[in-house]
Amino acid sequence: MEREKAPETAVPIGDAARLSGVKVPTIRYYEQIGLLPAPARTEGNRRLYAGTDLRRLAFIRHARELGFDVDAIRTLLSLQDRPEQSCASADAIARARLAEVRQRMAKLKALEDELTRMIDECACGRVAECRVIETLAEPHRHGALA
Amino acid sequence: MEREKAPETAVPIGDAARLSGVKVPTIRYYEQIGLLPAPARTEGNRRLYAGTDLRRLAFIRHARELGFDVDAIRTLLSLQDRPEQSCASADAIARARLAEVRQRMAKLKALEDELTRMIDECACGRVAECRVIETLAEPHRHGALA
DNA sequence: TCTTGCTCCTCTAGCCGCTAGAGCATGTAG
DNA sequence: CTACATGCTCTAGCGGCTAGAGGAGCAAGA
Repeated sequence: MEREKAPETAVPIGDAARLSGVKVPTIRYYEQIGLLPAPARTEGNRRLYAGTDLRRLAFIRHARELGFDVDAIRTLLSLQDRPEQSCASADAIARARLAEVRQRMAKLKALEDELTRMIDECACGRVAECRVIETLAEPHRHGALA
Repeated sequence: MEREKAPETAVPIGDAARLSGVKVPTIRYYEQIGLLPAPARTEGNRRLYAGTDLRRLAFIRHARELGFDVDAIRTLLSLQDRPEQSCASADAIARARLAEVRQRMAKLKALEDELTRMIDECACGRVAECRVIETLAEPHRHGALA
């Protein structure tokens, strides 16, 4: 019984890319930096991705979408690999990330306000009266924070 | 000698950095990429920044803070240099940036929600039950773009 | 069989906006 | 005069990919 060719067994990198939503060169890059283990190869030296690889790839992609950096993902993956442990680290990483996200949002809100003001106040005549340019040219305090 | 630092003359790069809030190497970098004109030099080959340079630097810094990329700043600066022209381009650049900012905010909001959910639902026991890890591992649709 | 045309391989270099460091010259205070 | 800060140029590195060269493998059609 040759059941070795089940449909979901292993796929080449192009399919892995389509299935996971991670681009082909990016998959190879993840392998290079050790985020994804080197998969099996065919006789012709092509990468063959199994289900576990694809799941890991999806995990990475999702985490990247949420803005986790590679280092954080490395930690999360290592946690995932040892399900006995406490998930306090994962929680901490997520919390740190949430704090970052909130900070970034606050900043963007300030930006939005300023941009809106710039645009609204711009009579859109000559540059000489342009609020957009003018606002940017205004001296800004910077002493403490960058 | 109490040679007064005449305020309206020209300052070396370190002072320019302190006054503008742009770091020394960054100032040199801006010169290198042609964002800031090469300033006058002393006999000893040191850069001397005059008021116009400092104002330009402040402009650049403010624009960078608002997230404009170097190309956009180049355009804004060239507009600033010709105050007769219509400021429609500046307006367009600012509007494009505003759209970007809003998009980014929406994304971050979604992120915040997901992170909040992840954290809230995590009982913080073993990894096996950790929502943080679990959520990241969930298959995500991506085919049509999220 | 050959050929077309896709996928895949490795390798190197480039992107942005800086930042860090080496190795040397200059300026200034004590 | 000596220390030490500040300046100079130059090169290389960061993260997280992305692009391209130059070649090999492989399935299907003529």
